[in-house]
Amino acid sequence: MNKKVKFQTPTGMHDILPEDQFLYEKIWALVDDVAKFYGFGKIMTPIVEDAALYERGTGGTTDIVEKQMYTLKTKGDDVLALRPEFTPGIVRSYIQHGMIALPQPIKLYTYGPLFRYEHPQAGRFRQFHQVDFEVFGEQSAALDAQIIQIFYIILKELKFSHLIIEVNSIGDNQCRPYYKKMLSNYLRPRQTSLCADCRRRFRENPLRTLDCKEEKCQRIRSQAPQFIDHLCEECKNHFKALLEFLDETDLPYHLDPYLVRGLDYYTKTVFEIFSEKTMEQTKEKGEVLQRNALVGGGRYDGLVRLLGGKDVPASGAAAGVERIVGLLREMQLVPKSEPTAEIFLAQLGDLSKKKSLKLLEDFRKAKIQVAESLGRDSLRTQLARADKLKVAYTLILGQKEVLDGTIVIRKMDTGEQDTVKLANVVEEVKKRIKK
RNA sequence: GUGGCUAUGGUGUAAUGGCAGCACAGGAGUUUGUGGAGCUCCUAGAGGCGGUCCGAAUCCGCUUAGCCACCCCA
Repeated sequence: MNKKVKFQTPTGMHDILPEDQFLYEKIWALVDDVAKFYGFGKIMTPIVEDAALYERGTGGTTDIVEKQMYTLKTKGDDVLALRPEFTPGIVRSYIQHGMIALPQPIKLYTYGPLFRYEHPQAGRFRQFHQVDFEVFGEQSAALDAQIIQIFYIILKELKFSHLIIEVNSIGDNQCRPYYKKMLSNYLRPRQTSLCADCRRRFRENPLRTLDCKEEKCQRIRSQAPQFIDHLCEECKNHFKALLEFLDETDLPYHLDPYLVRGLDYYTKTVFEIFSEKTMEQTKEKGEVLQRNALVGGGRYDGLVRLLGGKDVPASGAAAGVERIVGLLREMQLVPKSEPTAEIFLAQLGDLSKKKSLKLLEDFRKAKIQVAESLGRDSLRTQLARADKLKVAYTLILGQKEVLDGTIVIRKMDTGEQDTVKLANVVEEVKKRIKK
C-alpha cells in the first residue's frame, strides 16, 4: 500500500459492502412489494436538481437549504444541488410531466441516496438513503393515514416491535399565522426564561420552541396555547378525520401537540414514527430522549403551487434506511445472510477444470447455486473452502472421474459419498437437496 | 458551525519513553485424491506533518478521519 496517500470514503459517507447488501436488498424488495400492492408507481428522479428548486421548495430558512446543501456549478453556469430530500424533485416531476392531467390521485414512490452536508453522528450521514412515498391530488386525510400505514407496515415486516407514531396538525395558511402570533404573544414576556436556542428560535420560527428538550422550555410550553385548540375549521376537521382513520386501522399512534417539523412546506398533518426501543435505550444511558425518527412526513398542500404548478394537495413521507438498518442491527433483528451456495464443485487436474466450466453452467440453468475454487488445485484446500461455505454437498471431479464419465457427490455432514454418472449429476443433486 | 472522546496488521487488541506482541481472519504445508481439531511456517501494522529526546506507538503542536453530543434532521 502507498504510504503517502490513503484514500478513504469522504466524511460521513460509507461503502455498503457485499456482505451488507442483502439487508438493503431486502428493504428495497419489501418496499417494492408494498408499494405495488397499494398502487404506487416507482419514480426515479435525478440525483441533482436545480438548486433553486430546493431553495424555494424545501424553504430558504431551513437548515437543509441554509447550510446542508451540496451545490455545484456546471460548465454552463447552472447551479445544481445534490438532492437533500426527495419531495421537491418529485413535485417538479409531477408538474413537468403534466401529471395533473392524469386521473388523480397520483401515487409515487422512490428510494435512493440523498446528501446533506452536516456533521456525522449516530444515524446521521452526509450520504444516506431514504424510502419515500408521495400522493398528489387528494386532500382527504385518508391518504395521510394510508401513508402512515404503509410505513408502519414496512417497519412491521422488518420485525420492529415497539413502534410509536407521533401525529400532530400544524394548520395551514389560514390558521397558522394566527396561532404563531398567539404563541409569540405568549412567549414574548417569557423570553428571558427560555434557553439560548429557544430565544433564537423565538425570533426565527417560534413554532420550533415547542419541541425543545430543555426542561425550562418544556415548563413554559406546557402553559402555552396549543395549536390543536386553535386550528381553523377545515384543519380541525381534517385532523379529526385523520385520527378516525388511524383508529380504524389500529395503528398505535400518539397525539403529540408539540410535534412540529423543520421543513417549511408542511400543512395540516405532520407525523413521525419512532421505535420505542431507541427511546428506552437512550433513557437508560441517562441522556436526553433521543428523537431519531425512523420515518417523518406530512401533508404539503401548498408546495405544488409554490413550485409553479396548479393548486394540488399532496401528502408524503420518507424513512431513513441507515437508521432502520442501524436499529435492526442494534436489536439483533438482522437475519443471517443466506448461504451463498448449496453445493461446491471441487476439481482435480486440468481436464477436470475444463469440464468444470461447462458443468457450472448446467447448474446455473438448473438454478442451483454452486461455489467453486477453480484457482486452487489441492483437494484438501478445496474441501476446506467447501466446509467454510457450509454447503451441504461437494461434487468431486477428479482425473479418474473425468475419464469414467462420473462424478463423486459427497455429503458434507456425514462424509458419505456416491459416484454418479456425470451426465446425470444435475438431476442427482436436485434429488438430494430437495430432501 | 460548536464541544467531548478516540486513532497500532484486514478485524479485535497488548505494551506508561528502550527490540511493536497476541488472537482471529487470510495464505502455504502437515508425504502426493478428501473438510471441520491439532501442529509448522508465511503475509500484513503506528492516519498525516512537524517538535522534544541518545531514543517516541507512548510526551507536545498542528492536521485529517472516526465516534458521540449540541444545532437540525431520516
